[in-house]
Amino acid sequence: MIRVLVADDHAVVRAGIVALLDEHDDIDVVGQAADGLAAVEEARRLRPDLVVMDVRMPGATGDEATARIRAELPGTRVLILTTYETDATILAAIEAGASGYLLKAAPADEIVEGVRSVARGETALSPAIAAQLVARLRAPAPVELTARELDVLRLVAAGCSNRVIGERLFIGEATVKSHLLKAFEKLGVHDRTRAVTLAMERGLL
Amino acid sequence: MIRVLVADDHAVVRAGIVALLDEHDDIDVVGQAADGLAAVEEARRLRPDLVVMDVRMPGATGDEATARIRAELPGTRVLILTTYETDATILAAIEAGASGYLLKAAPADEIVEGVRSVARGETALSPAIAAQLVARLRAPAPVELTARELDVLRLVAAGCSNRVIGERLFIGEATVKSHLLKAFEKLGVHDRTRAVTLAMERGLL
DNA sequence: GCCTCCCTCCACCGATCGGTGGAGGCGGGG
DNA sequence: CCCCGCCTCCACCGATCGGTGGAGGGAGGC
Repeated sequence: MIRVLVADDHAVVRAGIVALLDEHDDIDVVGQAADGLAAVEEARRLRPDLVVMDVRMPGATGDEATARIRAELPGTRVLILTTYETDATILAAIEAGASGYLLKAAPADEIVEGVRSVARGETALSPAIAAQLVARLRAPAPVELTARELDVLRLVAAGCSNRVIGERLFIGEATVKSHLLKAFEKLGVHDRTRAVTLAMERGLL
Repeated sequence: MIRVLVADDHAVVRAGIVALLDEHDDIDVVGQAADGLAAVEEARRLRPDLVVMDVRMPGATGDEATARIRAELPGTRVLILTTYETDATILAAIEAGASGYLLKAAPADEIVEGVRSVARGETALSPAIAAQLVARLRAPAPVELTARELDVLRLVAAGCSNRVIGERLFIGEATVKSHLLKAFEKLGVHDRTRAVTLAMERGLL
């Protein structure tokens, strides 16, 4: 019997997962949580075999909750459910210790089978997610921007000129340009606008 | 007895809505559909009192499907479920004839009550959605960009210079600038980068 | 101690952009 | 028919940006 805790801020999705899982005799949904903090608390109390969790939740995000659960409860595994295959949090969640990452759009049996796999100690990845991962691994430099580069880029996105950005951040205009050029280089881009849109696509902004 | 058709591309969400609705004696889920086209066909076949539909679906988007259903089946009402309260499709769906617009994050009883309201011929709006609507109505100019302005803005977002945009669209550089200036004016903005981020926020891009 | 990375700053240049003030053509609605 | 909105284009200007080639200081790792 696989004891499962379901965590999702959407009542509809929660009900859906429960409905899908509960109709199988080998799976028992023992609890539900509507946000990240509640998920951690319920996991602590119920000690389920498995937590099925949304990535985006109020309170604590899916990856934060995952990290805490994995740290406190070594016997509890985490299976992440996400809406978007391009979600920038995929890596974060897996680094936090998630054992699986499935799309909400996946057919019902794939989700049920994912739950069983993870409960057995295996890993469950949606094909689209797996493709994302290998694509990221293929990219040698995962593009990491420094804190300052992100500061500057955020203000660029807000429509500030280099001079104004300098004033806001209490640095010289030359420094702003220097950060921007660094960021352009890292992103493989030649202008501020594309830098902003790309950073947004990558979930960096 | 309210006969309901549920349309959503996510199996999980479909199961959730069905689970929420089916436990009430006055509601009968008579069918399901996994995309917009199937929703229209099933509605045609089953003639339900109500279609509960996601906005974003493959095949036909929620508002297209809504328009078709409303045109063909005057006895069938449509209740839209969305994930994001800032969804740019709110207006489109309501113009297409939807009788309600609820958030997936809404508590279960609010969704059930919404179904009953719409079946009675009333309108059901989540508070957050209603707030969005009045905010839009308050704004005298809803910011509508022309097709050409959007063409240009999309290429700006891709990092193209005005000259390159001109080449791609087979127009002069001066024309590109003229479209951009128009767009800046409409968006209340003074630079291309902010224009792009704002257009993205507004769901125009 | 040394090396690397990040942050800071400077001067200079050509290219591009933002903005002004026009112009004409073309299609739809009153 | 006339007006209005959209699309197209022109010339010109100052401001800003992208890019080069530096420089120094401070924090952290080996």
